[in-house]
Amino acid sequence: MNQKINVGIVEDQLLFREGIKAILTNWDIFDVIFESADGFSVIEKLAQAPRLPDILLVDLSLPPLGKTEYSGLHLTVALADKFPEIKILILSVHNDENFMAELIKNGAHGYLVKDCDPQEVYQAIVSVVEKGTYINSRVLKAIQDRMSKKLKPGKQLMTGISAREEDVLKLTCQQFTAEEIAEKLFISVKTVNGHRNNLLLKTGSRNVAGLVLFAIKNHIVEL
Amino acid sequence: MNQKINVGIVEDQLLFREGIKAILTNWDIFDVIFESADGFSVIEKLAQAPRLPDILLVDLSLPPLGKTEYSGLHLTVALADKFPEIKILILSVHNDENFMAELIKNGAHGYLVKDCDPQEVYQAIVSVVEKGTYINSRVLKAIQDRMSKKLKPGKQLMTGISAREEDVLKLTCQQFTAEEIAEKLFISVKTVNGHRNNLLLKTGSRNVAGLVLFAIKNHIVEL
DNA sequence: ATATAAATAGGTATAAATATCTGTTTGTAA
DNA sequence: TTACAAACAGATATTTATACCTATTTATAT
Repeated sequence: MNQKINVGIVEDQLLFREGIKAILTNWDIFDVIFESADGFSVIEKLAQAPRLPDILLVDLSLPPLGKTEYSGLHLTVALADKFPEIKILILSVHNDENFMAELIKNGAHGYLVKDCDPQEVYQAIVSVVEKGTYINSRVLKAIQDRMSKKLKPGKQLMTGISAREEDVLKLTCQQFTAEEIAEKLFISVKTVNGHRNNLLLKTGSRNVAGLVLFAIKNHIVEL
Repeated sequence: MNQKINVGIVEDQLLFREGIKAILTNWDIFDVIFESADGFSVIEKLAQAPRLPDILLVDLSLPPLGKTEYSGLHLTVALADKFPEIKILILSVHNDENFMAELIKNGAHGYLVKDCDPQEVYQAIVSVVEKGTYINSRVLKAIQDRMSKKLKPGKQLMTGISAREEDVLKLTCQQFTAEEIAEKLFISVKTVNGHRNNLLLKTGSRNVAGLVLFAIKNHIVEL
């Protein structure tokens, strides 16, 4: 590796972003040439940037703008479309297995939990830039598990939740009753309850408490 | 300031801890001489440490050990008791106003949201060590608001939740029904519902979804 | 074109949560 | 020691959520 690696960081928490930057200066092969505190402006900023980063470290739980969600997953999808040459390394606080697989499927090149040590950050960036991916054993296992589950015929376990179900889930987390949700979505209360039942099945929850927990863990709603 | 400031860091996320350390090296007046990834061992480690830190940066949302909670607040109380000479600067992801006031009341000397810039970390540490406290305008306003609320007679708004209510809240977040909670706590279902109603009142929630959100925001349960 | 799987929409019956209540106990300030 | 506030325990009626169903539409793969 003779050339420096151009790194970009997309992370809303300023202190964490600065921390990553400070850590990366430990190795002089990294140049942090791009930064963003939100996902919305990244595509636009990249289009105007004099130099494109080789790799973007993207926080999974990016904040919404007003009512519009824009998580690391949204950004991943957009980047894979507009800037496929830029590698994407996801940073996340959780180690939610399903989410790992979802991200890799949608164009991310690697996944790091924020609990890892600096050495692993180094390895991950170098591995993604040189080999194209960085999959540690935990992520690999998660993907394999998910694959094997998909193969089983069974009922309808572990499927991603649908758009309509996500609507219901979000409103449920906002403390609306089924009746209120029905009004907002212009559907019958019975239908809302149907969606809720599917959500309980898919998320393995017993009641709304479980749904709220799931929604937070999976970045469907923010705190 | 002729002497270096001895800093300790209590933070479970290794990467964030390393990031803070790396940021602090920007100023040569800081020496990071103490680190811990959990709150439990801090008192013990400090007792054996050759040099005590002047100030401890403490993450508010420290992880529990098994079923035992030990947040930054617990640690703050313990430190104020055992090592009152060590200043405590709380680091938190949220800027929950009530929580700020609670921490300051219980012995913390300052409060920083993790969203601040490195310069503010510098200011906060220096201010705490030299002047004894670091209260930024947002925290100050939160405390004043809380004070003024306490003065009003009113009904029973904004009171801290009781031990029994916290029990019920935690179990509710774990998706147990009122009946199951009653069994676990050896009380009547009606009583559990009574506690739940008080929780709804105190937290300003409409249903369990709101309770779960409140519990997470206030570090009563962890994800 | 057609079989398959899953999303969507809906119905009915039961279980659970929530809104209002009444007491007793406990700690605390006047 | 008395008055007060709040935790704690409990009861009843009503609303809401959940379990268990069926039928239609939509997308996908064969």
